[in-house]
Amino acid sequence: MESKPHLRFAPSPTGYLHIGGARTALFNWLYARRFGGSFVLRMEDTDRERSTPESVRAILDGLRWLGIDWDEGPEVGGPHGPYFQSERIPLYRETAERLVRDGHAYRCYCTKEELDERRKAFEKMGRPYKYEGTCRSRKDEPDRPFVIRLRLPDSGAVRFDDVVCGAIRKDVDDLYDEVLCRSDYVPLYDFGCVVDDHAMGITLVGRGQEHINSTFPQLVLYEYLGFAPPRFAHFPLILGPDREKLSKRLHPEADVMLHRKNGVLPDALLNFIVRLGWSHGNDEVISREQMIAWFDFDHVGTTSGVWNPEKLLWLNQQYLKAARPEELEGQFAEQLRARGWPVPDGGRLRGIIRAQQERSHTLAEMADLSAYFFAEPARDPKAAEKFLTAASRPALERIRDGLGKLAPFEPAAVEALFKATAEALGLGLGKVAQPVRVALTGGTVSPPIHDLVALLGKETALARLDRALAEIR
RNA sequence: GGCCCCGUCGUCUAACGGUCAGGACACCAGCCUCUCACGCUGGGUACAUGGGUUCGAAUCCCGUCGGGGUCACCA
Repeated sequence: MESKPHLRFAPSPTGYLHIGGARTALFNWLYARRFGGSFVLRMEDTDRERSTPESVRAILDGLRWLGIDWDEGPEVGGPHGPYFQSERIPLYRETAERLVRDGHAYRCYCTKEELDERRKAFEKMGRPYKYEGTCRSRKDEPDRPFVIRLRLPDSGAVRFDDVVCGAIRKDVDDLYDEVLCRSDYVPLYDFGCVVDDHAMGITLVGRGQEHINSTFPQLVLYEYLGFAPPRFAHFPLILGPDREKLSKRLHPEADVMLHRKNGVLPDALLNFIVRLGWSHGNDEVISREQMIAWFDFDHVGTTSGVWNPEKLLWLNQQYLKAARPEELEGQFAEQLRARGWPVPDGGRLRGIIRAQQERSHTLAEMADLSAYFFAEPARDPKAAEKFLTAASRPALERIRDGLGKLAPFEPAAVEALFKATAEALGLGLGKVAQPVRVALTGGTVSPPIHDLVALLGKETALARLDRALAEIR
């Protein structure tokens, strides 16, 4: 390929950014970044009922959160604007009229009601309905609303070589004279797509496999218009855990921003998504830089992939584990605020993160595991029954006294105290640490005992030990 | 139903005519160990199916079965 590739992501702003859209954007973006091309963002907002400014906002926010930037599009402009189809009507009008003039399209005055009736009649007979071409040779031009329809060739086939799927073909007989645009020249998908992809200099259209079938009429349009068609790459679909196509209605996890709320890191989500349909040998944990260095449509598969929440969680844990605590502060603080807990100062906040980051799958889990740092813990009765016993009283008392005198109140000193105590009592460290852990956290699970104690602070640690001691008869 | 695409462990996938079919998640066992987790070691599980082509097929061809997509004045 001589010239730089130009790719795009063209969502319709009818809701939040969903996972399928995010992956389509990611693949196109990666390809553009890898090969030094450009990445265009275009809003296909021609469905007036469903398109909303809030959705535009949500999509932009979602892409930015993921770190997918665009060279041209909303809020950044560019030489091919405007980037909202609703603002490009004159171009569609001019193009549609040219097609009519050239005999490649025609005005159709059939009403929606008439068409619906015909469709129903066909369905009743158990036959598939295709527009019959009623207005194909119509000469009069009644003063009525119309649509402009594509005039298909009488015969032949449309074929193309898909970058990921290979050779695909379809007979013109299996197509129909579809609607290009309405009376007000607001385009439908195929028409707007072709006009804009050409006008915006798109050389490679990457989209989900659900669009394979719309490629055929689009190719007819390229031909009629005398435009050189771009190359097409159709990506495999993403299915929900129930093997249905991932959809907003059926699958809450289709919402990109839900994962943010759950405390998933954008890089982890990107990593998970990029591996759905693409691979690079045996690599699993793949950084943003590596994705850009390695991504290629050659290694995009053809089979639909199923959403696997466990693997996302595992990946997120890998990223959590590898992150510097300061990188997690912001998103972790969001979790604390969501629970109505005070956000500690930076040092303590980072300390908690450091203590929990390798034992959390998400920042939400990290917050939940850290509850006892922020509020008086509820005591797990089973844990109390097993560890807060008369037998553990000597250990608890010695630790309580030792802690009371401890200075500085730091992990190394705490650890030394625990070791000395265990030795003095002739016990294993576990016999000392576990009762203390239950006294301090209410349960049997926490970071290492010395980190836990130091992070809790002397005052809180002593208070909780006193309370536990008081409860042991 | 017509048309289009697809079919390797439960899941994501590697393999681009010759491998004991590899890796990862999950699962099981063990090690490490103050708990949990991390980490490490080991384990089981897959080429949908029937026919070809070939010295040789998960890889190529055809049928069957199965899955998905699409059939709007949505995108």
